[in-house]
Order: sequence, then structure tokens, then C-alpha cells
Amino acid sequence: MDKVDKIFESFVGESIFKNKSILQSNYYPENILHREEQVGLVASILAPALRGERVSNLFIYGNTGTGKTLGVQFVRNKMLEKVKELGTDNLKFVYLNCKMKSLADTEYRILAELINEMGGKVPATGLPTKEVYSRFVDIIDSKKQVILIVLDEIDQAVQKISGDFIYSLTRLNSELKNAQISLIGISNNLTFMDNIDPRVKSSLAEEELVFPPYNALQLQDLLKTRADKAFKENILEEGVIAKCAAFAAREHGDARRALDLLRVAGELAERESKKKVTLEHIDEANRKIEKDKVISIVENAPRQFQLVLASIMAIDRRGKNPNGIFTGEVYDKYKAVCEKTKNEELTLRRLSDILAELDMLGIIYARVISKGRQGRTREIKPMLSPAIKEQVCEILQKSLGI
DNA sequence: CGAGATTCATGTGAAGTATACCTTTAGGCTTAA
DNA sequence: AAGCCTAAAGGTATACTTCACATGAATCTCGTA
Repeated sequence: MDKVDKIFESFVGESIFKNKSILQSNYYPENILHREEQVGLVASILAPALRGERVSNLFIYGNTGTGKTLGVQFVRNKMLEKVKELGTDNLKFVYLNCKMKSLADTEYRILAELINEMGGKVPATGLPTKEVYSRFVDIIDSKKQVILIVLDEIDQAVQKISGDFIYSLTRLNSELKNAQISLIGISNNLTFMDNIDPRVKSSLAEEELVFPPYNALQLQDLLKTRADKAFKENILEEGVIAKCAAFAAREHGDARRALDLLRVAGELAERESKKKVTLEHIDEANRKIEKDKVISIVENAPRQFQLVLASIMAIDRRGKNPNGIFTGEVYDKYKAVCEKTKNEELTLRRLSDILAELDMLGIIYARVISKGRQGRTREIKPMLSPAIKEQVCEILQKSLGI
């Protein structure tokens, strides 16, 4: 039996999943475990909107995977249901994720996206920002209504946008004749508010709410309820859930991570046509998730990023850099690579920024250090396990045509 | 020997440039009455 | 005369460059014990 047959065979046979979608990240559960208190608070803060009253601006903190988005969406759905039931038409609930990089990382794009969500239309570029702004106001103010705007991962946006934008949004109500708007900011970053204009701060966070991380026990509970629905009976080996929970608890109680882990582990087991999900599958899943993330970043990175990364990998592969690689070395290698691949070479200034961004992406480690008389530089190390390194190198070679 | 002063190799911020899109606007051409 | 198309004018975003100044610790210098 050849390989392909084998693969199909394992899928034709009994699946270990009952309903895999329950473990996927876009699944919205009926109720949200261990977040009753927070969800209740959100609901009570937003409830006046049902009567057409303006509600306080709300700010929600919490690490990734602590149920912030889920909680807000949950309340949103319930409210929209209620609105339908009441037959009124004066409540809009707009959700915008600021992290979708190409979608909303500038003031202009956020406005454009909000307008789209509201049913208006605006080109991706070209209009004066002012014009977009006034169109936005027109759309909102076209009738009497309460508008709740959810800005998810708002910290990502504010880094690039002046806080003025948020401020003017919060102040918008005085310009509106008919409508009322309220903002709901969601941030992963607990220290986000610290370096923000106090005016913005006080107007944005009329109400504050913290979503604490799940602890390992809560994660187990959560995984167990979902696993019961997602897997068939007796599929999970003893301790699998506990291990998933432990992994995720280490990652700041990230429930999304825990669910991904369990799902991928299940997929791996299925692919091997095993009847059980074992502890090793969890380890394997952990590695795979990490790998997939890195690879998709590298594949989709702009050419110049790939060139820089290729230079770093080339130096790293030659070895003997126990203390890390320095910016100067990378730049020399990078120039050579550019010449070989007939790419235009950038300035050292730009390279420096690219290195910083690669660091942000978590592909390399790059800290600024001072080497005394030898000046200041970044100390650079690739942050990839050997197996991934090879794949990354292959991708780079293919993509750059080396 | 130790406190300052020096120095190196980049880091970093601000401002400017080039390119790619986008709308508005005005003029010219077409078309229908 | 109304309608449609086109090109120029005027904006914005993005990726990059140029310029100028900032950094921070190893090393040097020099006064002093």
C-alpha cells in the first residue's frame, strides 16, 4: 500500500473526533466558563444601551487567551438578540480588530474599516483623512442610535497612531446631533495605559475591567468540557488534558493556546491512525504549532526581510558566534547577498529597523548592547530550533532564488 | 589606583524623497432631443 | 444641453534615505597616594 492510500485509509476509518470545530478558535461556546463575573460586569455596563442611553466607555485588560474577545462577543450577541426581540433598530455594535495589520494599523484605515462595518464605503487610500473622518461622522449621525465600537487589541494601534485619534473619538459625542457613541477598548498589554496622555486615559477608561489569566485548574475544566464534545469516548489518554493545561498555564494562562494544542495533538494522532491521543502527541503538537507560526511569518515576509534573515542564517550556519552576531557583520553579509541575488541594498539605518522588527516577530533575538570601546550594536541570535532552521533556510533559498 | 574623559560602532529620531494609489475637477467629446 | 470619459491636480500611505545627534561601557589619561 503506498503512502497516499495509507493517508486516505486513516481518514476513512473511524475518526477520533466527534466534532472538531469545537476546538477551533472561531468556535463560540454557549457559555463561558470561569468568566461569569467579568462577563456579567461587561453586560451590566453595556445594558443601558438597550434603552437607547449612552454607556460609559469601557476598557478591558488581560493577556491573550483570557477570554476578553470571547466575553465581549458573547455579550454582543446576546444584546443583538435582545435588540431583534425588541424590534428596535437603534443599536449598532461594531467590532474592529486593530491587529489585523494590513487592515487597520493607521488612523485612516481604522476609520475606513469602521465605515465599512457600518455599511458605508470608502477607498483604501487617497482621501484626505479629514474627509474620511467627516464621512464617518455623517454615517453615524444619520439617525438616532447608540453605537458601541469595540477596538480589539487597541494597544497595537496606538503605537502607530497618535493618541489624539482616540481622544477625538471619545470626544465625538459633542459633535453628534442624533447618535451616541461609546468605545470599548481591549488590550493585551497591562502597561498600555501607563504611557498614554492622561486626557485620553480618563475619557477612554471610564470603566475598567481586568480579565485575569486562567489558572491550570480552570484550563483543565475548560478543556474537559470542550474535549467531551469534540472527541469520542475514551480517546484521550490519562493526563493529556492536564498536560495541555500545564503547557498553556506556562504561557500566561492562554486558553486559545491550550485548545490549539489539544486540537493539533488530535490531528496528529488521527494522521497516525492511532486510536488514542497520547502525551507525546501533545509535545509534538507544541513543536508543530511553533514551527507553523514561524514558517508562515518567514514565507510572507517582505523580500528585504527575507534577505536580512538569510544573511543572519548564513552567518549563523558558519558557526563560531557564541556571543551572537553584530549588526555590522549582518550588514556586510547582507550587502554580499544583495549583490549575488541582484537585489537593491538598503541603508544601515533601515537594516537596523528591520532587525528590530524581526526581533518583534520573535524570529531572532536582538538586544542593544554596548561593547565599550567597540561601540554599540545589536547582539543577534536566531531564535529557532535546529529543525525549523533548516526549513527556514530552504524557504529563504527558494524564495530568493539562491 | 581610581575618577573622569574619550571613543567607537551603531542606535534612534526627524524630516525628506520616491512611488503607488486614490478622488475631485475641468475640459473636451459624444449623444440625443 | 446633458452625459460620459480622460487627464491633470492635489491627497495619503508606505518604504526607504539623509542628516544629525545620542549612547554606554571598555579603555585611556592623568592626578594623586
